[in-house]
Amino acid sequence: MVTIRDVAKESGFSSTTVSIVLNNAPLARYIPAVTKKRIERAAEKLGYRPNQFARSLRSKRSHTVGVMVFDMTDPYCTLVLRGIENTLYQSSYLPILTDVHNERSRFERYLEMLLDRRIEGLIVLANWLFVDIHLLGDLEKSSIPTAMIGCELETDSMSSVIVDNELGGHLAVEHLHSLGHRKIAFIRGPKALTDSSPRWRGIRTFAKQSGLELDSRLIVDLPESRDPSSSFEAGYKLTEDLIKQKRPFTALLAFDDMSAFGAIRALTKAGLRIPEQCSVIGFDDVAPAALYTPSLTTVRQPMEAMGASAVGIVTDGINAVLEKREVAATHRKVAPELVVRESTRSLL
Amino acid sequence: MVTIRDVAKESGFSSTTVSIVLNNAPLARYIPAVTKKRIERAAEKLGYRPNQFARSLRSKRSHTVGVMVFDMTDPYCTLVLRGIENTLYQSSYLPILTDVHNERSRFERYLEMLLDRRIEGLIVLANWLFVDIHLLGDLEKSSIPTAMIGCELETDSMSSVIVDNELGGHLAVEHLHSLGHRKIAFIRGPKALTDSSPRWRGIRTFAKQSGLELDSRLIVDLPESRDPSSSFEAGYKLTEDLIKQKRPFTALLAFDDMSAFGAIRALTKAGLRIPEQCSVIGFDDVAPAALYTPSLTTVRQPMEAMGASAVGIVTDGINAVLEKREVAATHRKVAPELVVRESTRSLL
DNA sequence: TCCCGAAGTTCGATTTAAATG
DNA sequence: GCATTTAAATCGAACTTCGGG
Repeated sequence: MVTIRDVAKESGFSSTTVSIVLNNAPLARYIPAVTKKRIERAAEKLGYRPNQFARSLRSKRSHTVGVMVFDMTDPYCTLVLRGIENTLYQSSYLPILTDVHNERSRFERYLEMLLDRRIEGLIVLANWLFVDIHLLGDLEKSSIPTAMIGCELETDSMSSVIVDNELGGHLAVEHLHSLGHRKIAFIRGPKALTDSSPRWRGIRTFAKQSGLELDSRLIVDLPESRDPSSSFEAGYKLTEDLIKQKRPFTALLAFDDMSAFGAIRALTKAGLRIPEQCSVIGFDDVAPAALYTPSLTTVRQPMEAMGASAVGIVTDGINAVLEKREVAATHRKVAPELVVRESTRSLL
Repeated sequence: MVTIRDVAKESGFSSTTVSIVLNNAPLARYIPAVTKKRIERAAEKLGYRPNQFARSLRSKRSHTVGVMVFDMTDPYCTLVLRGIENTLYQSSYLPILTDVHNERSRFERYLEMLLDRRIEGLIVLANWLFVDIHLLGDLEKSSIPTAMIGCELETDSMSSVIVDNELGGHLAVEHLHSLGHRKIAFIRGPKALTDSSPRWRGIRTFAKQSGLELDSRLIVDLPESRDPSSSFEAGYKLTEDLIKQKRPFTALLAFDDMSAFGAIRALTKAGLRIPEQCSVIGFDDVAPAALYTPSLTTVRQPMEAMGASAVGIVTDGINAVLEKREVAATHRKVAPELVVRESTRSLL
C-alpha cells in the first residue's frame, strides 16, 4: 500500500505539504504551483489512494449512510431504494443496506452494527409500527440525522417522509365514483399499519361529501402480517369471501397493489372479467402493476422521489451537525397521484 | 465518545489490559477473573463501543463487502439481494450496496469508491457483458475475493455463480412438449446477454432429440436493451408481430418472465385466453410470476441460494486471504427447476 | 520460569504550532 | 510580517516488548 509518506519521499516534500496539497486545504494558497505539480505527479505516479480508515479516524466522518428496510422483497422497497441510492450517489455517500425482515431482533442488531460503523445518517423504510420508544433511545442520544419513510412517529424528534394517505384514499374512491360505481367493495389495511386508517378516512370523507353509501357488508380487513406476498393471499381470500356473499358490487378498492392482485385473481377465478364486470383499483403503483394483465389502475406513491427526499433530509441534517447548527425534524407529506390503466372502466 | 483509555481509567487498569480482556485475545488466559469482571463492568458502565475506524486502521479489515447490481429495479435482483443480505448477516459482514444502472461510468466510479473503502469482498450481480478486461485490471491487482452472479467471465480469475441455462431451456421446452404442444413460438434473449445462447442451445438440443420441429418463422429475438421493463415491452411487441403473421402456435416460450408478461398481455389483447388457447412459459421465477393472473409457469432460478452461494465463495476467499492461502476461483452452476402454474395447459 | 500488567510503538492521514529565509 | 515548509501531536485501538513479583 502506498502511503502519504511514500508520496512525500517521492516528491521530496513532507507529508504535511502533501496532505495540504492533495486535499486542497486552506493553507494550499501559500503553496506555489510548481510544488503542487510535483506532488500531484508523484501521487499519480505511485497511484496513491488515501486510506479511508486513517482519514475517518481523524475526521470522525464515514461518508456512509445506513439504510434499513423492513423487507426487501416487498416491491414497495425497490423503487424507494432506487431513489435513495441515486441521490446518495450524487452526494458521494455510500449506503449500507440492511434488511430487518420485519424482525425486531434483527432491527436491534443491525442498528448496533450501523452505529458502530459511525454512519452519518440513517434512513428507515418501514410502515410497520414495531419501532417503539425503546429503540428510539439509542438513536436519539447518538444524534444521527434520521429519516423515516412511510411511517410518522408521534415523537417529533425524527424526520419523516410519508404519502398523503387520506388524499390517496380520496383519489381512489373518487375515481371509481366518477366512473359511475356505487356498489363498491373495500379491502382495508391491517390495523397495525399506519397507512390504514388515514387511507380509510379519505374514503369515508369522500363518501360523505358525495353521498356515496358504504355498505359494511362489502368492507373487509386485511389481517396483520409481515409478509408482502401474504397481502396477495389475503386479498385473494377476502375477495373470494366477498363473492360468496352474493352481495353484488361493480368495483373493488384494494388497500394496496398486492391485495389488488389477489382480488383480480379471485375475481377471474370466479369467472368475472376485469374490468368489464368488475373494476379494481390498487394503491402504491409497485412495478408489477404496469405489467399486469389487465394493467392495474392505482394510486401512485412517488416512491423514488420519497427516497430522494429522505436522503435530502438526512444530508441536510449531516451538514447541520457538521456546522454545529440545530435542525428541527422535517415532516414531509407528499401527494399521491391517480394512475388510470386498464383495470377500471366506466359503468356508463 | 468514550475510549478505551476511559475504560482503563475507570477500571484502574491500563488500556492494554482492557484491550486484551474485551477482545478476549490470547493473552486473556493469564488475566484473573476479577480483573476481567472489573474491566467488563467499567466498559458496560461507560457504554464503551470500540471505534471501528481505529480498529480497521490497525487490523486492515473493514468487515464490509461490496455489492454491485446492474439494475435494482429488475426483480431478478431483489431475491438475489435477499440471499446475499441474509448470508452476510450471519457472518457479520455488512454490505455496501451500489446500483450501476447499467452504466459503465457508474460502474467505474462505484468500483473506485468501494476499493477506497477497503471492502474485503465483492459481489457483482450482472448478466450483461459490459464488464470487460479494463476494469478487471483494478480488481485483480487488488486481490479482493470477487464473485459474479449470472455471468461467467472467460478469465478464470473470478469466481462465478450461474444457473444452468442449457438445462433450463431444456426443461421449459420439454414441459411444453410433454403437454402435447408442437407449434411453439419462441422469444429468444438478446445476443449481448450471456444467458441467451445456452438457453437456446438447450432448446435446440431437446428439439433434436425429440423430433420437435422449430419453425423459424415462430422464432423472434429480444432487442438489446438495458431496462428491465423494456423486456416486457419487447415481449409485447414481438408477440403482436407473431400473432399478425397468422402462423398458428399453441404455446409460447419466452426468454424470461418479463417478456412472458408482455406476451400474455399481447395474447390477451388479441382475444386469446391463457392457457386455454395458448400456453405461456417464462424463465427466472421473479416474484410477480406467482401473483400474475394467470400465475406463470416458469423455470425458476434459485436466486436466494445463488446469492447465498456467492457470499460463501467470497467469505471463503476472505478467510483464505487472511490465512495467506491461495484459492482458485470457483465456478458454480446451479440447476434451475420447473415451476408449473396456471399459464400452461395440456393440449391432450 | 510463570503470571500479570504497563509502557511504548504502530496503523496513515490531518492539523497545530513553529521554523525557515 | 509574509510566503513556504515541516516537525510533532493527534485520532483510538491493538500489538510487541519488557519489567516486577
